[in-house]
Amino acid sequence: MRIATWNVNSLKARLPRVEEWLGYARPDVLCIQETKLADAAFPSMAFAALGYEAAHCGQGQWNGVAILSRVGLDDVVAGFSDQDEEETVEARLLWATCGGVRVASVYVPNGRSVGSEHYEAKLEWLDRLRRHLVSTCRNDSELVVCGDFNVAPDDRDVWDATKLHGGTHVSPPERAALAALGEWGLVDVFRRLYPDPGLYSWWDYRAGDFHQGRGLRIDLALATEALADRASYALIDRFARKGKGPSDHAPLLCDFDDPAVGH
DNA sequence: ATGGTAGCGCTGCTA
Repeated sequence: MRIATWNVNSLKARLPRVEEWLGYARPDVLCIQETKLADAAFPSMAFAALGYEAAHCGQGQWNGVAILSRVGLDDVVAGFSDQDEEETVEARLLWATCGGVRVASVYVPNGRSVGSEHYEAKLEWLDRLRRHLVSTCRNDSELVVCGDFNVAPDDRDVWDATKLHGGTHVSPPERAALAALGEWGLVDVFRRLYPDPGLYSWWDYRAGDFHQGRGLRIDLALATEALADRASYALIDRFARKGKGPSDHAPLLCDFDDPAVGH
């Protein structure tokens, strides 16, 4: 099974490129972030035409997460387990079960600047995700949390650790919040397969960062051991970051072998 | 060069 994740930076602006990518990458599941659409504007029919069911959690203008699947889409749940009906929560978390795997599409808050209230909210969001996993999921089940984490797990994941020091995405508290998900039982699938530095998934649009190789690896697929054990291949598709009108993120895809058949 | 681009939506915010 091929599971992918892509921050598309507006699905309205990116739909032709997403359709094109689905046509050649053919993931079984695609987690999308930053649709920037209201639910009513989500292009379900375009995806249905390509063989995908879809679930969307949107708010329009900002955020918005979706899951596309051609291997079933069941038990769709938006948001955190501890949300009450009164609480207005940003559209950053969506769950579904696809082909026997519990899948989450997440868009972690950016944090803006270290020490700001937005940064504190980012740390709290990551801890709330951890608490959600602890209270509602089993770490021995087949589960994968995919998305834009807005955190580069370690210095291999950034183009220049010295220049980025003191900023968001690399601060020790952010990395600790990510590591706490690992302690619960999630494995960085891409990193397990490829230990090399310099493999990025996001490049700022400005100053020619993509062409200068100034990127970060912040788009991750974090799988439980039961699923990560079957990971056979992963790719950050840099081709999808090239050409006219790309997202600032490249898609990440991960291939999982079918479970061994008992006898 | 404390710069730069893209998207949303219409002025400035978010990333």
